[in-house]
Amino acid sequence: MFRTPTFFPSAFCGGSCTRHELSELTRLAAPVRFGGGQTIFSEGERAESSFGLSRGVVRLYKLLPDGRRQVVAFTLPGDFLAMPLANRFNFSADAIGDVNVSRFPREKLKRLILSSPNLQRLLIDFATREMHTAQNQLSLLGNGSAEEKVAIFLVNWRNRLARSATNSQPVPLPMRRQDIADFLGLKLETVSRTLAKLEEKDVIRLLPKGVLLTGLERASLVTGRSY
Amino acid sequence: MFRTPTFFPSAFCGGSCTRHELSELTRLAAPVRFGGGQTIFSEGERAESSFGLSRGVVRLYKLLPDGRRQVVAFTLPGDFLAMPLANRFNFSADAIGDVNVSRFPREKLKRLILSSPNLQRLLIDFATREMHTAQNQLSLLGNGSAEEKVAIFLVNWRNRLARSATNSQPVPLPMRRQDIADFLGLKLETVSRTLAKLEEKDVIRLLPKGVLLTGLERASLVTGRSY
DNA sequence: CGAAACTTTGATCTCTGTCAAGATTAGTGG
DNA sequence: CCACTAATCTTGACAGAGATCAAAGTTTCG
Repeated sequence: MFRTPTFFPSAFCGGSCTRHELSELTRLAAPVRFGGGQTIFSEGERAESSFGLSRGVVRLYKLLPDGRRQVVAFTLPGDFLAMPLANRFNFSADAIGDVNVSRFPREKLKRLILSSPNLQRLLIDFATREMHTAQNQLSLLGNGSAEEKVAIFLVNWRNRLARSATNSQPVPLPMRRQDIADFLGLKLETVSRTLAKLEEKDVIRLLPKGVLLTGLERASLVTGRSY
Repeated sequence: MFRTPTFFPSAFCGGSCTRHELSELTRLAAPVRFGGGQTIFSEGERAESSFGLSRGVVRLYKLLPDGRRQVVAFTLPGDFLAMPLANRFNFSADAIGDVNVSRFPREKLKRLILSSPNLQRLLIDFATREMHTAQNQLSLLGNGSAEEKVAIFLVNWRNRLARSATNSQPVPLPMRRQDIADFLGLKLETVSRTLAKLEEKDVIRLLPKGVLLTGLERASLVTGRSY
């Protein structure tokens, strides 16, 4: 589960950059491993390195002084963990389970990107996708009931896994209830209750480390919404 | 109030692009005017044009099928209304009061940007800023009480106006209560009540078309938060 | 001046959060 | 392999912030 040995530079480039660009990117990439719960970087730090995810799942989050936490995204292989040209990290990142990343020295990566129109274009497209994702999440947080939030989260997560080739009938949920709660602006008890309610309604089946989506697409909760 | 005659291409470029790039950008820019409430583009449309804001305030929002609305941002002069290289608009935009925009033919703008490292860089930086703003907003929507949301919204809005040179002691609020509510994931009644409560606490003064921020920085609501 | 749009204020209800207790799972060492 | 402990998850009872419904006040603009 998530053991697919993606390699970040290739995954990020897709078919869109030259062999030279890819090999330059690979030359800069230092493979690093993090264990479950380990912090990869923290909000506010100067971004000496950039990170691209090769294997595993990472949660990106902001902490408020009073201890509240907002998970801003879960990252899958092939994505940068943060915008590579930003001077500082706008959020913290830690590993959910074991994780492989490619670490890039920021200045060198910056030079490489700025010297390559292809890479710049890829980065702009990446940023555009991430922005749209964040805006969709805004819409969900601002408008959704607990049930909508959980249901839409599950469908979105399943869709992302499907795209990233880690396609399996039971959808793995490697993150904790608390992570989901902090992502959706809910409390973990509410997430738990809502999952139970959705199972009651026969739209999902709860499994040990995942979930089975049965009638979720048809459920009015997620129809016609562009989250 | 917001009558400053900014010109989008110059504002966007700042000092960071050559005279040639700026003149090319200006050559492509068609000045267009929209009156209050008019729609500039709608979510899902193919993006034939890109828009940069020269004067006024624009609200960017997503509509759900059941009529609920999420305002994802208010735009000030110098910003693109959407990511210029995206194929489709991920949200709708309409004018709050009178607005001047520069309209660019998408294909030509795309070619210009892709041919200019400076512009690409500016675009990446723009996207990075917008992403961080969206993530901060996520954090606010996910964690904030009504009072925090309103207070932080006011401070952020004031700070943005200050940066964009439209600096005035009474902070103008050109948007409607409903817009603020849809931005913060609240109901307009709650916004109204909360503003009254903040005035009660002597941290703001409500004015006809704006607000005066008095003790808001010191109020514990907004201390030490990185929204 | 008068109608329409917007804002404020009030009374009540509901959903989610809070607090608390159990149940289940995972991890550890004998 | 099993006992034991800690972590995670589920479930229940209650409370409170914000939503909803309703009405009155204010501003805007023809």
